[in-house]
Amino acid sequence: MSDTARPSIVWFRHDLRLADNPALTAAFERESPVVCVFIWAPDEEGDWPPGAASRWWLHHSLARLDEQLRARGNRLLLRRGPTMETLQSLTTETGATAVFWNRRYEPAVVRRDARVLKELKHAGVEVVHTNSALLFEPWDVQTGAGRPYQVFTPFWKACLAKPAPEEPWPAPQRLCEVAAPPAGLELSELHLLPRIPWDRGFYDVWQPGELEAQQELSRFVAERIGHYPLARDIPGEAGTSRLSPRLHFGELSPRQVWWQSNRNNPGSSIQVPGSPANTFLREIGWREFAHHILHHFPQTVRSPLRERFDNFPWRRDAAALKAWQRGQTGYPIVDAGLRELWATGWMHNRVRMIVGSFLTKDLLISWTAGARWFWDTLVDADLANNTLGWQWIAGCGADAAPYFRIFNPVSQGEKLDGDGRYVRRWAPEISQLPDAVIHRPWEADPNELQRAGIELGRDYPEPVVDHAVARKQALEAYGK
DNA sequence: TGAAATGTTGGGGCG
DNA sequence: ACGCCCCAACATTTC
Repeated sequence: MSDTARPSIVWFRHDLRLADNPALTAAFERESPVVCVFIWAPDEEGDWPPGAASRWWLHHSLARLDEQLRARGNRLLLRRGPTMETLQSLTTETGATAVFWNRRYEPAVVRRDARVLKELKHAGVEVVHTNSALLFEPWDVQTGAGRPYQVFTPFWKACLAKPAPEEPWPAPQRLCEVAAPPAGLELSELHLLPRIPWDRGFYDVWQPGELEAQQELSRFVAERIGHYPLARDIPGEAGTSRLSPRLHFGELSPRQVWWQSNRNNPGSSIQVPGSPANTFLREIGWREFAHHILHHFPQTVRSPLRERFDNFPWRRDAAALKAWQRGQTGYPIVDAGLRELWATGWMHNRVRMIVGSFLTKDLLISWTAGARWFWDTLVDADLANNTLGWQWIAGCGADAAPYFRIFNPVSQGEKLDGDGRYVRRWAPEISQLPDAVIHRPWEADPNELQRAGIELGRDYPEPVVDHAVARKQALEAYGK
């Protein structure tokens, strides 16, 4: 067997797609058979093994990837970790001489990958790792002084000053398989799906998979991106792209998003400030920024970037935390958001800010508790985005909201959900209340409550805290 | 990608 | 006609 005919291994991770997948393409350009493998090794991800909602998504996305590969004459091999032994065993079983993968940026995974790379090379196996997840690598963007950025706007400006990202690559045409594919596990043997069927609502909302992701992106760009700058702030409308889980699992690449957003909107390219494409891709920019921060300040997954917050007197209030998690705070916009999260594994971004502000500033509970809850319940749970978002809203992170920026859940509700559509959908027990009090049921008069069939404290909670009081306490605590 | 407190302005009611 | 007050509307400051 000549060396070029020796198979390659493509190790799939957060790049569950065939198109614009540099590791996959590089492997197939060797014109030798390829073994595609996914290795389930959650305990190698440090404190952040995939949460329950992420595992749900992963299960279905792996199934779709396997279908895609089979349609092209290959298949997805499933194995359980440890990763190192698994890859070494696979090279032995198949005679593979090279392993390809796309890079990840989570600190524990980076350390693990470095060990894998070293061991494989030591064993004489070639390793090729490529970028598939970011427009700009964290180490390729730096301030004039050669330091990492800590403020978003100059960071993104520096990114946009660089050459545009390459156009996305098509999926490889031929996906030649090895003659005797090694044995793998059944998908069900990874036990990714929940034992208690809390995921029923997910199936109505999500169809994981690369082709579905591309359809969603195309539809968003064709039909909704033009309304994005205004519609994105209205949680009762489908104004956002909802592509976050696609990007997290790599069903889509940011390059595909970038090019499609620009190409189909020639009059509103990213170069035009305030244009729809510009406004939308700025959010992709925040994703880039989150990875930039995670790479340069990996300690932020557990401690605040701003060290003065290290000793902040967060409250430990299990009952209040539970009320927040369950969507039982008595503030409709907060409860609606947390219930949307529980029911669908996702929450509108604007509402994430409101519930985050409420947890960290009204309840004075640590952002880490919120980050943990989101980690377990979001289908788009992403260590970079989750960490940045929570530190941002708590005021202790990069380019963070100042500590005195405290969202008023009533005025935010009335401003963004004036007709109560969002709140009524996710908190149906108060849906009969008139618009005037839908965001403040405790101010409804007894007649209104009776007509709506509500007794406060029985059918819907009294507010767990008085926002005005809580705000003053937060300002005092943060002031120190 | 706030909200509340405080300050300023100007129209209108009224003696 | 004039000055005074009230207060809504808007602007600025503060947290």
